[in-house]
Amino acid sequence: MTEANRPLPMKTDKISELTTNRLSVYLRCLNELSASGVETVSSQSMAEQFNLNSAQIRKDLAYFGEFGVRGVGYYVDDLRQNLLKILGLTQRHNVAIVGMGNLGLALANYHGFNRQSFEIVALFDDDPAKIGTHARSRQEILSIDALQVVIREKEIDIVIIAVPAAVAERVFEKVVEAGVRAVLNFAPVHLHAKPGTKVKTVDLTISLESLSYFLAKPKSDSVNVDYSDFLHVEGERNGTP
Amino acid sequence: MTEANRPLPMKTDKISELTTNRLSVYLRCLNELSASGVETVSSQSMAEQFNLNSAQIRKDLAYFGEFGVRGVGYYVDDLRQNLLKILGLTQRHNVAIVGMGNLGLALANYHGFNRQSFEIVALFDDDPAKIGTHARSRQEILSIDALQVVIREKEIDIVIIAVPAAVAERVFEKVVEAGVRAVLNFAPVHLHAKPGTKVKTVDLTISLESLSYFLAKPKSDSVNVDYSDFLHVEGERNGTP
DNA sequence: AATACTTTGTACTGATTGTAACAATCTATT
DNA sequence: AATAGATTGTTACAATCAGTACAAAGTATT
Repeated sequence: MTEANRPLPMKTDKISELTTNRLSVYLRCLNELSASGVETVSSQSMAEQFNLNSAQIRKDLAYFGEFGVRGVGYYVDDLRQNLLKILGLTQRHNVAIVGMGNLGLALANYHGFNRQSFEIVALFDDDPAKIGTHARSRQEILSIDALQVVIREKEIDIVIIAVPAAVAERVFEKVVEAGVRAVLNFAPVHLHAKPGTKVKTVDLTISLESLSYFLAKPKSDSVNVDYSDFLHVEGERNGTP
Repeated sequence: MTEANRPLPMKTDKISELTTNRLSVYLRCLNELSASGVETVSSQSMAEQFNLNSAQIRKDLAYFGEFGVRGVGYYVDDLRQNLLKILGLTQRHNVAIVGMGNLGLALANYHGFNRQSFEIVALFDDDPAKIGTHARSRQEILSIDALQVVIREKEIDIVIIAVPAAVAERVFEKVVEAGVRAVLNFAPVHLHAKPGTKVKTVDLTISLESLSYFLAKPKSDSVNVDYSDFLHVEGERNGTP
């Protein structure tokens, strides 16, 4: 079974986020392979090229179906299409950014996102001096008062919160109230997400302090963070403590 | 034993990064408590206030010493000082940012870092049009050719890489060659760190794709990511696969 | 001073995660 | 067609991690 259009599978329920984060890594690897003209790849070959574990690749993929061909490996483009589908990247996501400080502005102009899947369709701030201006010749910055209306009008399904910690929770509540279920949070606070909503927090402070700890600890010997450091929302054991 | 100036402990070796990341969270909680004038706090009280597990707090702290007083709890300021010391935040870190694109510029002006512990002392880029200009009235942007000299002169011990994926590895090698052992990487690539060097990668693509997966999966029921989503470099089981 | 009460530090248990090993199954070759 | 070779999908195992339970050790009270 090697066609890309298989009905997507079964119990995608109990699948760990560590697994799905690795799918993103695999997808990136496959993109490279595809660009290089490679047509098939074995889990072992992929593992060697990208510092991964072949068994883990196979197991991660096996949660979602049988994408490989025994004796051959995986068809690069086929698997790539499957991963796109699994990760929900075959459909366009409309993204809004709230908070046009330095970080928000940078994200608004960031070219690293997968442009085919994520489109930034609205920018918000509460500073009257900023509202109405354009973020580097792109989107107009809207008043945060229009947040909920615009979210519904433009069918925004992902919101990036880049506001100061003090107001993050309030913004979050408004966003959720408007029907958004997925939030990428850069404020260094805990946002209390209710069931059915997902918050992914990127905490730069913790990242830096982690490096500080590494430098400070007595025996700073031999820490080789491999591809594993792509998996940066691990923890998440269970939802309600 | 409640004084802040205890000799820092023992086998800080086998301590998981999940644990040390949580220390950053605890430190943040203690900052809040201290600012509110709270003098002592029990692990249970802290757990309730910040959605944590009290036993985990105690266990995490116990790796590094006995900071609490039975029957009382922890002295907020004392524990705070201890955590600062454990995390290496009592000494100033000189930070450089390489890559003055949108993200690099934003980070250069970001006010979210702990200003007391981290000072951004140098900015680099390879674009002649940018070199010599000043990033929003602050640091002058230096040529990347001066990277290694400046790292040594200014005693830079942490480097933030915010360059395109294609050149990240090359920058990383130069940085390491100059003696830097701690790198915060925003490029969506795997940097091959040798023992004794630590790389922490923040991958925005994976974060977004994780949200996309959540929205796409059939039964998007009830995912309550609690404080655990602060622990965003989990994985990292062992170094050499 | 002795007892009751509180909270820590830790041993134990259960769950999760990652790695190794192997049987099943495909392709290629004789 | 049958055999050899390769690679997947899966099972079994080992290591790590989080949560519970409890003894140890302090404070407050009588």
